[in-house]
Amino acid sequence: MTTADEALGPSARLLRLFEGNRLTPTQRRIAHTLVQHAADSPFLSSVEVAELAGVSQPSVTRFAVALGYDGYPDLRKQLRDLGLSESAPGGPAESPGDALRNEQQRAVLAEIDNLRRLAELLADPEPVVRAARLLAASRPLPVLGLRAAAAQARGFAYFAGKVHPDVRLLDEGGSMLADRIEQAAAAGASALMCFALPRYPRELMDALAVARDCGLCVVTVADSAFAPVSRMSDLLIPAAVGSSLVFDTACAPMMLGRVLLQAMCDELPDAEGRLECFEQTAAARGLFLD
Amino acid sequence: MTTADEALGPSARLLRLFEGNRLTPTQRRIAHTLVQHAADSPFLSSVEVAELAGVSQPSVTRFAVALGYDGYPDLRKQLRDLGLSESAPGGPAESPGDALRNEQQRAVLAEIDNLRRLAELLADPEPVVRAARLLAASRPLPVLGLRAAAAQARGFAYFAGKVHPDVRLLDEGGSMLADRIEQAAAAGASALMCFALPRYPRELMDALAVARDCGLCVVTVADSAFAPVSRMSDLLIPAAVGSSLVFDTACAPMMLGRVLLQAMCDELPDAEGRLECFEQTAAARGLFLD
DNA sequence: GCCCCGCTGAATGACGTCATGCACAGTCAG
DNA sequence: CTGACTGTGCATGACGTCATTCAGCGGGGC
Repeated sequence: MTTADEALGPSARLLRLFEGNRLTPTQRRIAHTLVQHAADSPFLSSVEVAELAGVSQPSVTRFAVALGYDGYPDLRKQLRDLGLSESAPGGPAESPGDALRNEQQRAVLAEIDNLRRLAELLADPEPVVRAARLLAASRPLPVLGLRAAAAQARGFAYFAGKVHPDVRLLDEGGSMLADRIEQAAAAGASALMCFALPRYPRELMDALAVARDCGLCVVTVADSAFAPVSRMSDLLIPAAVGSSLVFDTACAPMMLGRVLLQAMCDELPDAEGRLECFEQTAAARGLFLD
Repeated sequence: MTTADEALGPSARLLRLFEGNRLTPTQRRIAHTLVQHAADSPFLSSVEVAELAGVSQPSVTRFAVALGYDGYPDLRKQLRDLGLSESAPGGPAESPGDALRNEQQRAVLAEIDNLRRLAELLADPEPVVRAARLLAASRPLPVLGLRAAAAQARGFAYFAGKVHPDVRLLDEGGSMLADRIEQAAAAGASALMCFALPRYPRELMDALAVARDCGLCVVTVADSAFAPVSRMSDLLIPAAVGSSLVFDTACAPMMLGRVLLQAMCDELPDAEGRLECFEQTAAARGLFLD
């Protein structure tokens, strides 16, 4: 069952289950039959096994308990978990070798690694909670993301708006951007949510400078803790982007954004109520198909 | 089912079983559930499937007969013969520590499973290539995504614009939406890229109806092959969304979007030139920090 | 507004599966 | 030869699984 066993064939692994036990002749026949039909064994009922082995059904049950299982179904569960079912006898190589995979599959797998790192990072919930507290407390809550990151900001803002009373999406650059940041600050904003992905637009830095001048606390999701935006951020949480394809993939940043939203819900006392309220009006207006 | 399918992943093969059948919403949920639990599916009883899918047991039986099987056991036999049972590379078998993880980490891990399924699906590059060909050939190229999916559409459109000469982002509903679709068709568009995520807005369906009336070929990225938009789509590629958190996570759809873009680059002869050109002007304008 | 039809879930009954009790055969010791 | 013991199959009852029936519900057509 250890990794060493992985190399063994199905029937070999099956044998290990049985060896070392004193078995009656009938039980040996059953064991033999199971090994012969290793591929099918996880699907067979006790009567089917009995027929194949030429023994009675109770003998099969007794065989299972003799091996220490709670009963025949318990033994069969073990067979299932063994993952026999021998994939293709000639089985060339469905090995996890990356070489077999095409470029796109490799890109997806690379992105999985990014998510895995994010999961590790989340083992410590403290930064997320702190960020969520800051964001939840801000009225209004400006959400900033330019160019490639605009999509992230938009997604975040869309959902944030369902639980936060005043979300302002800032997803376009230009001279109006600074205006809008100042307006948000004037309206009472205390924090700003920023998505910063490569390639970092210069105007994003300018916008963050304005935000800090206005006294806003900048919470940033960036693809690296060492991104140039780090010195413009009060709190930065990293989430790597994938660059295996022509264009960057930002699964981890999106995921982190949702995690932040989740944490914000815990901080916003009326979040649940707002969600329910939205559900009602949505149903009333026939917004969704469902 | 043929030997060609051998290379496909379990869930991909499972999908082939179901596609092409008109299914009721409940039956789609069942199909969706079976795909999600592809590895366990050959072992599940009808009641277990029903519980996982959140439907009644008779609905599972009806689902089986609707697909042409003699009953649920007959369908399950088919699942067994398909030889799913995950020889999964990384295998979801890394779950024993799930209890130790916090809610957010579990959500990330669940999303990883979604990406893994996407990787499986990409073992067969044909649908992606076909979609990319359709999209690359369309001038202009309308990109549709409403509400939650608007962020996806925006991200796709942003990058698509770097290699395609005329991308039109349609990320807002309302009566103008139909106008814009018709205008795109009148301008020569032959295809439309659509992101359809739960909860499916009604106006998205209306928009797709307009698009088809205009003769546009609809390429859809949806969270399930059984999404309601499937019948409004000429080509649908599924990418699951995560629903472990308060708000859905759409890593796999985003990833699929980038994969489509990558494939489009191969179809657009001048893609490389456009990218280089953009780099030059970006450098000249000092757009990015780099 | 009404009816019809398709979809769905609760209840029901037939069937299969499994574990236990019991009887019988074989074996060995006294 | 007898008694005890082990191993086995048969019979039985509890339980789970599955297909059918029926009633309720909601949407589309007249």
